[in-house]
Amino acid sequence: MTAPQPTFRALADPTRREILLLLRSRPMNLVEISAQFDMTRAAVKKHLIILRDGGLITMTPEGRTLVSRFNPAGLRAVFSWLEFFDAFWDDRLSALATAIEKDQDNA
Amino acid sequence: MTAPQPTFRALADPTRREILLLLRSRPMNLVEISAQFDMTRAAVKKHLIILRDGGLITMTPEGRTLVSRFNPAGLRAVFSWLEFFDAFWDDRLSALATAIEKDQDNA
DNA sequence: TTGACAGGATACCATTTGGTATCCATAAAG
DNA sequence: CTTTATGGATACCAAATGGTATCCTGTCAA
Repeated sequence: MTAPQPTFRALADPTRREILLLLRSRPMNLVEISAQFDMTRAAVKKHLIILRDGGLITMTPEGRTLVSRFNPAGLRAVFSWLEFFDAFWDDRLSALATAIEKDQDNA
Repeated sequence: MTAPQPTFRALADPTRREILLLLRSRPMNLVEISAQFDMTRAAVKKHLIILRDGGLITMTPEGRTLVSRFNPAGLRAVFSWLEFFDAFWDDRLSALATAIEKDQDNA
């Protein structure tokens, strides 16, 4: 059970959440990611490190570039923590619930 | 669609997450909550304000005390954001998914 | 009415955080 | 071999963050 703290911390910054959304579509290297933000590469790289520490991305060298990939398993820590609030989900207010129900229909 | 930033920010601190877990069981006032932490009441109150700004608790005066209540609807912002990652849930790795499926069986 | 208790307000402090600038290493490409 | 683009390393800065101490207000109970 990985401690959720680094993950929650990683998600707390809007730039980092945007980076995650970016990486949904495809893996990207530092230069590509930085091009999407009004910020130096050094700053973006700091964000990437925090995202990696939170288990939300992986960073692997490929050739001479360093490729960042979204790691869906990193969200497990968040899900596990949210599970503590099971008792409050009776009213099915969460949009996530409906999303998963839809996914089931498609199965 | 309330911006998720204040909610994610509120969840980023371990003390605040613990406060939320505390408030699952019952509403509590400032003194009761503070008794659970090695921290001044002033510090705890700051956390409560941030939790309220994130929509995760409500604070209502009752008699001479100020009662804090967990507000499950506040997690909606988090769920909505997590929905962006629908495409990565095919493997149903999330414990939350199974929890909600169980809830459906009970319906 | 006098405490005592719950909490608000303010000022202050150390550390973390998000960011910059600068310089350095390395790997391809020509 | 030299150039050029990717990214690592370090130092630094301003602002936000998490915390304290102190003092003030109001309400309830004796």
